[in-house]
Amino acid sequence: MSDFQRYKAKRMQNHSEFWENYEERADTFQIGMLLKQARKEAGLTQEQIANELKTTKSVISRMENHAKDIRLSTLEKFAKAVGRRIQVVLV
Amino acid sequence: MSDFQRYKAKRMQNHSEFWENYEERADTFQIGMLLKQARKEAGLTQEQIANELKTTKSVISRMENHAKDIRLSTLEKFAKAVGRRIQVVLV
DNA sequence: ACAAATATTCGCAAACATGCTAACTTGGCA
DNA sequence: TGCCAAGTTAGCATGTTTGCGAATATTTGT
Repeated sequence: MSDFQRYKAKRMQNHSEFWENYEERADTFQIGMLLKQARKEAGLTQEQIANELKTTKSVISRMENHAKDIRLSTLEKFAKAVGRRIQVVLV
Repeated sequence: MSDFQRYKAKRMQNHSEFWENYEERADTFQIGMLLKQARKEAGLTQEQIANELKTTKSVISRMENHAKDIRLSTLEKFAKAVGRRIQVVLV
């Protein structure tokens, strides 16, 4: 079972409405996954990132989960904290 | 002379302060250029895009020029209007 | 040089992400 | 089971983008 499937299954339990307009929010949603994955790969906890960005872990959690929308500067900050850079492309 | 050089030269005339912390804002800055270029390639005017997005041309102009910071959803809308899609990568 | 089309800028209102605290839940481990 | 670290969520304050109209500037074509 992939990480994604596991994640989806779990969400389904208590938040079936989460998937209602999933398609439309797919990109946005994936950003959160992207961030979480990048953080895990960097071997950091949300709190560590929070400290580095001089904020709190709740902020980081929201970025990874409920970031309906997010600012470019916010993305850049996060990327910096996990030792990466953001790159935006028009495909 | 490249588009960029032309652009820079023009900005320099009246807005030398524009380049003061250029380095820090480089990514942000390039986004605007990216959008404008994509629009040109699509052969559209700012007003046409504005109509499609049900907004006004001043909004579009600001995106291309003064977008210090911008929301992902805003980028997505613009991309859609020029027949493209946004892709965010963590490099 | 002129007119028309296109683009830029400004000031304001509204919508929205961000930041914080505090309470709650989950996960792993002894 | 029970503890502790890690993560999630809600509510509220705050700052900033977004959206708009109108005035101004620039570009393009003739």
